[in-house]
Amino acid sequence: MKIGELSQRTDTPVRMLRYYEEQELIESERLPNGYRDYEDYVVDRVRQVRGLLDVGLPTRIIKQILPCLDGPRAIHMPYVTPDMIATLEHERDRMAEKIVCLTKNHRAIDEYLNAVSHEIRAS
Amino acid sequence: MKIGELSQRTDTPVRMLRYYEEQELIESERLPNGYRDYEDYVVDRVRQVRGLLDVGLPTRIIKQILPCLDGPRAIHMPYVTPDMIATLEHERDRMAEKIVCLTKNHRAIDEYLNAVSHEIRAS
DNA sequence: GTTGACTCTCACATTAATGTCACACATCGA
DNA sequence: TCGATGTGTGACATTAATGTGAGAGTCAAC
Repeated sequence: MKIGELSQRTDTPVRMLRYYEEQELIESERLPNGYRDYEDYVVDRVRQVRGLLDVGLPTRIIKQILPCLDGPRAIHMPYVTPDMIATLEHERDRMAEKIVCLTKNHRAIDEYLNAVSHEIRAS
Repeated sequence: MKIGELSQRTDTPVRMLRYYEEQELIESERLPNGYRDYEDYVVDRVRQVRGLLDVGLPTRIIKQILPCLDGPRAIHMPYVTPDMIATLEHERDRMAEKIVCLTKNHRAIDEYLNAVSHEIRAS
């Protein structure tokens, strides 16, 4: 598919798709005319990238962890450097912290909203 | 407490503490000499702000939701505009999405690391 | 009482993600 | 074939969070 369709299907500005490619988060073939040509799986990939960006990970890190996230398919784990392991452990732990933070605040907002809506009902 | 101590206790650059104040996320009194003077509760507040920033919320939004997060104390809910409600609902839902995203990716990384460590054990 | 650590304000730099614009070529439909 | 729309590259702008440095006042300890 061409970049316009990918843009629509992922609700992502074309500008950003080219940027993600520059950051080596996604890849594309080229059609004879020079247009980018994406495979279907890129749709999910873009969504995942956006999710991770949204949650505060910089492209630098996303690029590193993406290969480990491609699902539990037959990854030969070749050349997994200790550095890489350390990075992954670190990011995993930071994610855990973020989940705690988000869960706590999500609940607080939810409780607040419930309280407010009761207030309204009572008035 | 003065800004240096707050900085240490929250592991936050002094520069950022002044920035958060400028963004109206925290507040301070002033000592006779002009130095900022923080109350104890600000320590937790700063940690919360940093957590939310870390999870991708901009200061603009944090400022809005902070008052609802001050715990379930006796908040008179005065003047809760419909706009505000809408913002809160929106942010709450976005947080839920983020939790899903983080949980999924956290698990994926964890599984990957387990697989790698088994690989190692087996070799 | 001088020195060093802390604080103040103000300004400028930086980085990452993103927006916007310009100009050229491609494509497709009327 | 013309014109609208899509795509390509490249450059510049912007915003938010953060770093860094200058210049001046404060304070505590020696």
